[in-house]
Amino acid sequence: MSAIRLLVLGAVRQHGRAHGYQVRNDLEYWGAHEWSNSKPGSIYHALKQMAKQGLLHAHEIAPSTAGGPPRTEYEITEAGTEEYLRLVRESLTSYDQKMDVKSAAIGFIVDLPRGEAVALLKERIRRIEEWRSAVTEHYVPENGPEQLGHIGEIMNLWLHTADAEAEWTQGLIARIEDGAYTFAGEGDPFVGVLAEGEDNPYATDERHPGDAR
Amino acid sequence: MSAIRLLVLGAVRQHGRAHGYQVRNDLEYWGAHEWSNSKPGSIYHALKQMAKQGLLHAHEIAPSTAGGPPRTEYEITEAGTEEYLRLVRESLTSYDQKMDVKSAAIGFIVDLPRGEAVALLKERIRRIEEWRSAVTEHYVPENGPEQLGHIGEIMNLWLHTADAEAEWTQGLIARIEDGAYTFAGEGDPFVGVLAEGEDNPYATDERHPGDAR
DNA sequence: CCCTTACTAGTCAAGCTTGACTACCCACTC
DNA sequence: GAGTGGGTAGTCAAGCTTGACTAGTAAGGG
Repeated sequence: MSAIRLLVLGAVRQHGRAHGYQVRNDLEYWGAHEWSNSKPGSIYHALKQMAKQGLLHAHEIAPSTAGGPPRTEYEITEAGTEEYLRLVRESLTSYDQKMDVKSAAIGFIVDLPRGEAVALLKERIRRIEEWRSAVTEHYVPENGPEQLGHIGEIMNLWLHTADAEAEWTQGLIARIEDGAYTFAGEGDPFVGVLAEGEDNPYATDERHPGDAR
Repeated sequence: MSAIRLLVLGAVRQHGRAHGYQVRNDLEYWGAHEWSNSKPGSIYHALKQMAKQGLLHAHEIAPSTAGGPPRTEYEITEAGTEEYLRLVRESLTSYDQKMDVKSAAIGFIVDLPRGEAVALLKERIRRIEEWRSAVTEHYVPENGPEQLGHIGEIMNLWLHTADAEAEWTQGLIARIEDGAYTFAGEGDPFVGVLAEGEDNPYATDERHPGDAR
């Protein structure tokens, strides 16, 4: 599963009501174009698809307020909110994961209650360790790992990566338990979207004028 | 770019001549179904596409030797070999990379001369560090990273991951410089494919009988 | 000798991703 | 007042990925 659905659902949800171009700008604001497949085409496709599936509700809207063609605005439905929370939870726990899904989930972690976030992260560590021992047991031949030749380096890489990730997760759990950040039900949520007309402070030099890169 | 082309080219090349099902079994032997998108459909699609592009040469072949429908055998062309080496080099150096591309490249690293392998890995480290400082400079707001709220944890994750990877790469360079493994032009290459009829020692419990999982 | 099971070797449609392209309007210059 | 540069908002075709499905043969059991 890719991160695009989670990102788009999350963006629409934080806006309340948003059109595609707005979502696109949010994702850029979050830096998502650097670490996930959030090209315009994917975003618009995801919006349409999720509207068809009832996760979003599409309003047909008259011409743009700021020049350009008319736009479609979307609102998240109840089913969409459920799916959103399901995706956040799943992405936080399940290991195997691509960076993009993980990153997106961290971005939305504060939509869960603090206790649940910690529990999910602990579950993630448990799964990493489970995976780790499965791999070492299953993939190390009897005559020692040397028998695999340089192929053994791939396993080495996996294990190294898994360990680094477990370590980072551990750190995050500690910070959250120490009271960092504002979670669901703890007051004003952190707002991570651009208001209409606001400029992206992290603007990459490449804006998207006609998108000819 | 996904890893599938590199994996398929590499598999065909190591066989000399191979049909799709054989490639599919090799990738499973390498464990690639666990860490890359090497589903049957992707493999057959990649074979056809690369044949169309002249990277592979397709022989139409009579019925199977072991029951089942007729099969098409492929051989790598000169253009294919060039593309293969280009992909190995690019995948070893370029950072940003998904795990699957990286893993595939490690699997084929011994097709390069030892000196070049080391040089490419050093270039990889240089790029990781370059990326690292670009990110820290660009994405840390003036008023300190706290201003980002929990979003800062995403950056934290990236940096942690990058550091872990640089460290692992460093270790690999050391092992290679110490004479580990057999590289191009150093004698019998390590063979990582299954001969016809040979059984996969790392067989996952799930074989693929009709593929209905 | 028939029938089930299992393996061989793939195809296919639906969905997803990508890069290039379009169309519109505004602000500005010349 | 005509042209042009750039931002707004999105479409589209080509390619890629996925999961389900097909079809053929061989081996073994009853």
